[in-house]
Amino acid sequence: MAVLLNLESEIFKALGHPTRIKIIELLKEGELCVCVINEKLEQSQPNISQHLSKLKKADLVKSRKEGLQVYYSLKDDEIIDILELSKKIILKQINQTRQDILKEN
Amino acid sequence: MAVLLNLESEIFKALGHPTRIKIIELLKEGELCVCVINEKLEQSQPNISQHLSKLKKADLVKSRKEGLQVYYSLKDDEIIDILELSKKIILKQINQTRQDILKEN
DNA sequence: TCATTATATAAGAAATTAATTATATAGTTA
DNA sequence: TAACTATATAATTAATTTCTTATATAATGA
Repeated sequence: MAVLLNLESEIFKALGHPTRIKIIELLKEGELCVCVINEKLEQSQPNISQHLSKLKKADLVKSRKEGLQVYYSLKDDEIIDILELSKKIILKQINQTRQDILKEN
Repeated sequence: MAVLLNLESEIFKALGHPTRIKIIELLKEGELCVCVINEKLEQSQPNISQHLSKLKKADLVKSRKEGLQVYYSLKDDEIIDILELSKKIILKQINQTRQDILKEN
């Protein structure tokens, strides 16, 4: 169904930015205050905030407020599996390319 | 490393469009002639061609020419696992939302 | 109440992506 | 060789995304 397909592509769009992948990887170990995320990633505060908001819109993360701080966490750990699979695929791609180059010479 | 991270996000960008997801799902069963892909997806020929070219740039598909026809196939079946995982996540999301709505009433 | 801090939102410019239309290319067949 | 077919590429426009700068909001503490 088209709705599911669109939701699916929205997930991938949300993952389609290095900063957002980094954020998800930071959240792998558990929830983090925005202040910590800001510290670890070297980007402007509003930019991080906007990336967080995209991840939230795609329903990949959730947040809770505690005093002045906001804590983000993964909504579903399986998103990590997707990242790991993609890394696996990339490593294969790289090995393949390496072998292709070796064959050429 | 930043290079890997970028390759990773390139994969997700490539998956971040409904038409390209559909193409990959068509290729799940094996290689297909562009003419068949064009037939199954209701989009213009150049548009499909451009989507195919993006998938190829992301190294998710490969192609071979046979006479006038070009046949595309998946470069690595594991990409299917990524799609399936994402569907699983979406179904969870939907169920969760459904339950949240029920709780509200 | 005022100032401060953490985060979000808005507005705008630049870059990227998507779709369309027109055209090019490569292979085939008459 | 000329016409035809399948696919790709180019050029354009519209839409979307990204980043920056400026500003708003909400919670806290003096």
